[in-house]
Amino acid sequence: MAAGRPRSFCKNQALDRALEVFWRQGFEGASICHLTEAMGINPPSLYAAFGNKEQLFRQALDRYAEVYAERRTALLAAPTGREAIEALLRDAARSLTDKSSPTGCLYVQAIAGGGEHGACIREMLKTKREDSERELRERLERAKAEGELPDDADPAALARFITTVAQGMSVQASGGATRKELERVVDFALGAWPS
Amino acid sequence: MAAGRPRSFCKNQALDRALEVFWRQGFEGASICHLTEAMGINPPSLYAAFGNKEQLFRQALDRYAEVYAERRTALLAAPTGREAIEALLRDAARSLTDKSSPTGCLYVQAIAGGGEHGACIREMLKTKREDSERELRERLERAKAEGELPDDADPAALARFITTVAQGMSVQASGGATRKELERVVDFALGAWPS
DNA sequence: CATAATATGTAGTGAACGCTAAATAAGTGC
DNA sequence: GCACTTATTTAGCGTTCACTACATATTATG
Repeated sequence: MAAGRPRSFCKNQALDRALEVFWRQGFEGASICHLTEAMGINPPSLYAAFGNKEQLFRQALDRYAEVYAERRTALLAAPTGREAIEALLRDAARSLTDKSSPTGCLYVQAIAGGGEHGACIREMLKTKREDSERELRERLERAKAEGELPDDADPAALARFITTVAQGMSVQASGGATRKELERVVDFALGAWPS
Repeated sequence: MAAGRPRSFCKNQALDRALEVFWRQGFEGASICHLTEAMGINPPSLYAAFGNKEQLFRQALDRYAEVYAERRTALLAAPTGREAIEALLRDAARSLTDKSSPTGCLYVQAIAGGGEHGACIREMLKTKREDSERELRERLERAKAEGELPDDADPAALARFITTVAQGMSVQASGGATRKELERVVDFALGAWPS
């Protein structure tokens, strides 16, 4: 059997470009025209390689998730639970306001996107956020098992609180907050650590 | 001079209907067709009464702001600063998950909406959020003046922290969190109160 | 009643949307 | 070289978008 004409672009690189457009414009705001232009390809190539707009978004989201899951895992590996959480939030304060990528977190940014496509996409985003929160909770459960947290501490609730603060920080970043301002928020959040 | 044919619908009621559509679908996701259907009028009536889609959104936003500014002011009138903040956050936990209106806060929801219309709208949303945060800060400054907060307390930073938590709660609500779960978040947030 | 002024319903504008058919180009295996 | 497979280019599909011209209906004023 024959192999056919080889693809003239790098799929992962194109996916990264698409991710940035989705991140900056949102799902509905990112038109196929914007996407193909940023990706440097024509519509038929996009559809041949990625399916359709929604599937492209899902793949971009998966790629985004990979990168951040890895980073999260690394940060949570800090020796104590409290250090782990602080590392996570400090990193968020920095990366959410980093101007080399769109401000705010893609997950948080994409929740609003509403519309009818929203249902399926929202479900996927929810799963990603739950993955993140679960990893936090497991780290906190370990901290509790190691005696770092009091017996009546509730790792699940604490994980949710931290997640909530991080999501709020993303909104703040989208609204123009600076890194310094987010660092102050982190200070307060850590003040809620049970003892 | 003559007065012309009177309007056959209530402008404020139509605005409320439009608000709900924007709230549920986002700015870009809410089509003129959706809006006119919900408002019970035809496109020419919409344009005659409200200008265009963007101006309609601004007016709907103003109306939303009025309602919530009033509520916020009432809640912040609690005798102590801490009670005021707790009242605000408990109310948020309830109203963000209230199923009689779309989940989450319209301001937070609308930030993502990206695109090109975004610039002007984002500016307006930012102003609204700043109004809210300023009112919180002023209440906390009063608390400090009354000796409820330590001398080294920073009302502006505390106001930002509380705002951040509230915005995070909105994201949580959009993602499906229940009122109970948000109440637990409030518990933690209040744990960060300076003493 | 006639006129002026404003609102409404009908119908449709050009533009942008997501997406694709058809022809062509670029590879592999025989 | 020839058949086969796959990617790319060109061009345009049908639909929906925000928005509006136009004729009609409904009011106040003279």
